[in-house]
Amino acid sequence: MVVQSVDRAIEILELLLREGEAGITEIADELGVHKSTASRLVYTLQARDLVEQHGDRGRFTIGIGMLRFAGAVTGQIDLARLGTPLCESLAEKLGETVNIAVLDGAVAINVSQARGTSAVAAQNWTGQRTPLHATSSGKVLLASMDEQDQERVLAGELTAYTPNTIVEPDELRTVLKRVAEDGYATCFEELEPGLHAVAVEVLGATGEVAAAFSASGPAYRLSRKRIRQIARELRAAAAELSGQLGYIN
Amino acid sequence: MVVQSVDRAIEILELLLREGEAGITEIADELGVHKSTASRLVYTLQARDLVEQHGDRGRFTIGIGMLRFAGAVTGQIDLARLGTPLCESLAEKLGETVNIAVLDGAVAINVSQARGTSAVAAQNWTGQRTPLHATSSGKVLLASMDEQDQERVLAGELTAYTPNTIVEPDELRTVLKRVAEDGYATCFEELEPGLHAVAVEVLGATGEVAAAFSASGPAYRLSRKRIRQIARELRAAAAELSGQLGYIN
DNA sequence: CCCTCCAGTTGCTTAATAAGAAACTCTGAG
DNA sequence: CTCAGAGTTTCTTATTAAGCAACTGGAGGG
Repeated sequence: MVVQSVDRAIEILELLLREGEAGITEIADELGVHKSTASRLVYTLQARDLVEQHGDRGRFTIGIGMLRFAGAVTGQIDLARLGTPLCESLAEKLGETVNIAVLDGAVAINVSQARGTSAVAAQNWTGQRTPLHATSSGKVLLASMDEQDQERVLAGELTAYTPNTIVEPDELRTVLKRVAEDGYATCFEELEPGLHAVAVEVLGATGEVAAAFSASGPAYRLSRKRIRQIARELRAAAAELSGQLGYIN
Repeated sequence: MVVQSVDRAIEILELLLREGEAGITEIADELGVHKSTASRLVYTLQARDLVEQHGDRGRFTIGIGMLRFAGAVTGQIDLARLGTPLCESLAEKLGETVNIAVLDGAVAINVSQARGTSAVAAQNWTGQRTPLHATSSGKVLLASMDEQDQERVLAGELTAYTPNTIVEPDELRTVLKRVAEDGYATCFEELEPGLHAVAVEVLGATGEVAAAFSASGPAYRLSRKRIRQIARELRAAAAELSGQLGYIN
């Protein structure tokens, strides 16, 4: 029941998301369609601002019209709707940046964020995808996967973002075991220099891990001792969110 | 050259954005297509997480997959990335809705928004285009244009949105001179009844006007006196954002 | 200067796919 | 129980999307 041309248009969006930018010929090759077909599909997306062109040749990207949908999504999905107030109160309490992230294929995607009063980081992670292996949220989500899915991620490329990023599969396996035991995951300058983070799991109605709830801040403020304290706060908030999502312990 | 079925799928996304949620029958009515057509188009969007259903009956909404695309856009725009935190802190301080808008052809387009605690308006302007002549941001951007570009806009249609909209080119020229002198622009029920707004310019690295920073709220709260106070706050925040963008005064 | 390559677009043809209609299934309300 | 309304499925067909070939324009090289 898939409408093929619509599916192709979505495939174009996914391609632009992956590649950053592409031209008509490249898009046609990737889709396995004729250039004129690709041109028309892109034209349709462009007419609605979902795709835009930077320059005359080859540089189509996701368009600014997509921004309109971001607020709608975060206002509507339960995790964002229910979790955002919790994010905000926790950010105020901790003074750090608090995020909720969910699994999206082989990456984590942030669906909610609130910044605390001490937060210096300018980055808004909402809607941004982050690598599973290099973030505290990602490790929580990885640890919750069945072994087959987990191995699939570990078999992929574990990109180094800093000298601290865990890129050895064996090391990551050990870390994930520890996450399961500790009930929280940490990240010490593995994604960005100077950035520490800690995350715990949020359970959905059926008891499966629905999301990761995390707090992040500069290394100088997030010592290992403080991280453990924050993990406790996160766990309490996560339990409340789990309850709101329908989980009964 | 529009691919009709793709256009219809996009129309469905726009409808869900407008309405919040809708069922297959309502979508079919709005598009003027048969129910089975609407069902197939929605199915295709749903298969790719661009649409999701809450419950069994009637409650289709925008899906989380759209967030991925929105995230790609915000990650690319420095203004949105750097300006959003400032938006948020200013919205909290002022209690009003704060926006950042950039020039996009002959319209302003909002790239960031934060709502204050007093904000009653449900409208999310992010990603939306607004007319230059009828908004405070638009006037700031207009005033920053060279005379040739400015005259091109003034020679176009100046649509009346309310009885207060400035539609006479001469009157608008006078207003733009005033904007340049005052260092801020205002909007008194020119776009929507009951809506007042004030905007200041944000300078980019080279000193050119990169964006407009605005605050808006209901007429009963935004008196002319309060507008002048808010303009001062906006100017301070805009100076900070300009600095972040690389402008050295 | 001409030629080649590559970007994207346009016009035409046609067949494949999308669309419409009708029938179906399921659920909830009266 | 019936009926209305939700969404889905099957079938038919015509309309629309897709493919092909030609086109336009720009850049680079000889």
